[in-house]
Amino acid sequence: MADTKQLILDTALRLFNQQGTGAVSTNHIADGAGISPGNLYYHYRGKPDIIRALFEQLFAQTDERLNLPTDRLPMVSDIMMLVRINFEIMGEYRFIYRESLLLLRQDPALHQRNIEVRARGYEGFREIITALSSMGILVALDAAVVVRLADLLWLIGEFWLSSLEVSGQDLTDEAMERGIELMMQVIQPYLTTP
Amino acid sequence: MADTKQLILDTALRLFNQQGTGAVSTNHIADGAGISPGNLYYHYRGKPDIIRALFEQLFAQTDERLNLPTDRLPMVSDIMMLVRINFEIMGEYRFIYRESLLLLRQDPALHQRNIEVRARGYEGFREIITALSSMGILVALDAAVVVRLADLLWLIGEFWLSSLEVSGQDLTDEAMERGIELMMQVIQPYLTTP
DNA sequence: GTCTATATCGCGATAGAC
DNA sequence: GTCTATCGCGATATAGAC
Repeated sequence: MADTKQLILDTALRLFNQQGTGAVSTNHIADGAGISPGNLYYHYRGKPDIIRALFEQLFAQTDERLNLPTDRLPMVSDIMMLVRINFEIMGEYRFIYRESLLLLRQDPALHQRNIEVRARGYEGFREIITALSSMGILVALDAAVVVRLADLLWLIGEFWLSSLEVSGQDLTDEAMERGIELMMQVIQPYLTTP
Repeated sequence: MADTKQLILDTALRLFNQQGTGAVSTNHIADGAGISPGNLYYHYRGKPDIIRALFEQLFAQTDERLNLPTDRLPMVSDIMMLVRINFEIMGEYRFIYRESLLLLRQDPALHQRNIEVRARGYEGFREIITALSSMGILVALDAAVVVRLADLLWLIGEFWLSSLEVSGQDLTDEAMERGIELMMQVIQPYLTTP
């Protein structure tokens, strides 16, 4: 194989998304990738190592695909587009969002790393909301209110798909748009041009 | 023991909350309860059976402890009190909220049951919000807006604690109050007496 | 109801040939 | 890099004595 290391990751991601990390053993992954268990252990120390690698792949994808236009100032519609792309990425790495609380508890170092990456993302996001307010797209707001709005939008972005799954709804485009509508509902009272 | 069946549940709940369902075997539970593995299997078919029983216990607790005053009309502060109690219950059954998406995927019958119970709870909640609007505590609103507000409050109630954990914050009373503040932020623009 | 003993299974992990 | 073979371990589950 050209790149066994990546093949293992791709296979693991597919199986984890389908069956959850608990139900998928290193043997299953090797089997699904068409390689021997020994070979898998040559490339990775074990399942936790593979999970860490998938987290890193998710971080990299997020950095790569989640960007605002640089040639002009951001608008509300730009943010909603970011959220759509984020929903897409979350779908590709579904197992991470399904099991995050569990996976992070089992791996303190990964938890720490995740907190840092997440904090950077959140900071950037909050700055965008602040910018919208100072640009006059949102009415002038207390700093405290801006933070609460950012927190709300962030929470929706992070857990809307989970909410759909728990309530037994499919992750259709329409369902994702309802998440976007909830976000719009949050900021609608503060828009200068409704 | 007076009631071995309940003792097993109590022990399992404690261990699941501490270590997660994956890390806790039936042997561990039996050990923690001070009984033999064989005895555990006399009372339950296995770990999935115990998990189902804990879900049912959670449903019962929720029914029992989550009630509005019947001697007068509900106010906004009543709802916030409901949310506080709900956070408390969620703390007691923490493993369910940490692993819900995973546990429900592994047990379709339980998933179905959870969807039904949850739907009933959500319906009741939505009616309360509708009532607040028709009582004039919230300004008169489109039905669609009422639904979105209910969805938002429900989402916050369900995932605020998870959000805290993912971002590495402790589940203190102060942190929970910040969740309540987010809810207030959502309805604040629609309050008739701010 | 509760125990002890045990059967079966599959996972994680490594050694050593190629 | 990749494979085959294999060991040790612990988990689930049951049988049978008390």
